[in-house]
Amino acid sequence: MTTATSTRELAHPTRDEIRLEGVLHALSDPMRLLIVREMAVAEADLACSYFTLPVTKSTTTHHFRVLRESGVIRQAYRGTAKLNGLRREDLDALFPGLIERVLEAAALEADRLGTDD
Amino acid sequence: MTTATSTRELAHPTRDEIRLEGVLHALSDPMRLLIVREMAVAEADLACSYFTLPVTKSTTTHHFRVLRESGVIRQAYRGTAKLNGLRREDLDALFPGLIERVLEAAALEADRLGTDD
DNA sequence: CCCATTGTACGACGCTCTTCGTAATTACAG
DNA sequence: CTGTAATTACGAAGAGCGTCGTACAATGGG
Repeated sequence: MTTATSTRELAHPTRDEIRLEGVLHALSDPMRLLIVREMAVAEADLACSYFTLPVTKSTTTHHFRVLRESGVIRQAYRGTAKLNGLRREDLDALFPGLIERVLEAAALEADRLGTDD
Repeated sequence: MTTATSTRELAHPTRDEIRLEGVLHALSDPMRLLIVREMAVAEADLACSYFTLPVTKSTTTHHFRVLRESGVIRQAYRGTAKLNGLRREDLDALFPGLIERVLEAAALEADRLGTDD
């Protein structure tokens, strides 16, 4: 691959291709759940560099890809940065209320365990 | 271990020990999601032998253990059988509405994909 | 043009997971 | 007591996952 792609486009699953098992698996990792929680609070697209995770950049990139390929988030380039946002509409259409409950459950658990951020 | 345990008791996590990540991971496996779905429909405790999964008994036992150790189900012996039931009260207390949404999402997806049962 | 910033690709390591087969355990029926 | 049915325990094979380090690609400012 000589990298002739000037499009800078990222492959996303269509709404029909999103699978519940994939979404649940994507959300079952602590780092990814943390990313999704921050993203949900932001209500706006955030760059990868916005997130300060206790892992390297390589690992962060990996987690963002898992989230994108499972259909949880959407990614788009903007200059040298890459903006990330939750695919709330698609997720709510496929799995009504699921993401909201997961986020709520995560917040409750963080509060319960005192391990928030 | 000479198996001196006559108690026939199974180790379950207490409500406080249940973790969201563990529950999501347990539910992210197709076989386990299938088990949970059947269990939710039944509204009563079911024996392992009730479930007809496309895997061997060993694997089935493994999945039941994952579900139990993550806090999703409760298991108790009754004679030579072992009854399984969802821990709805605990799960709803920790993660309100989560299980219901997951089950609803699974039903919707099965309907959408035509892969129900 | 050069360089700093941002993120990716690739390979690697160790760990976990799903699955299986076989041997063992428990409870009940005859 | 002997046998059968239900389930577990143990070990193993194979795949997948999370993490890292290093080298690379793309964008935008001096």
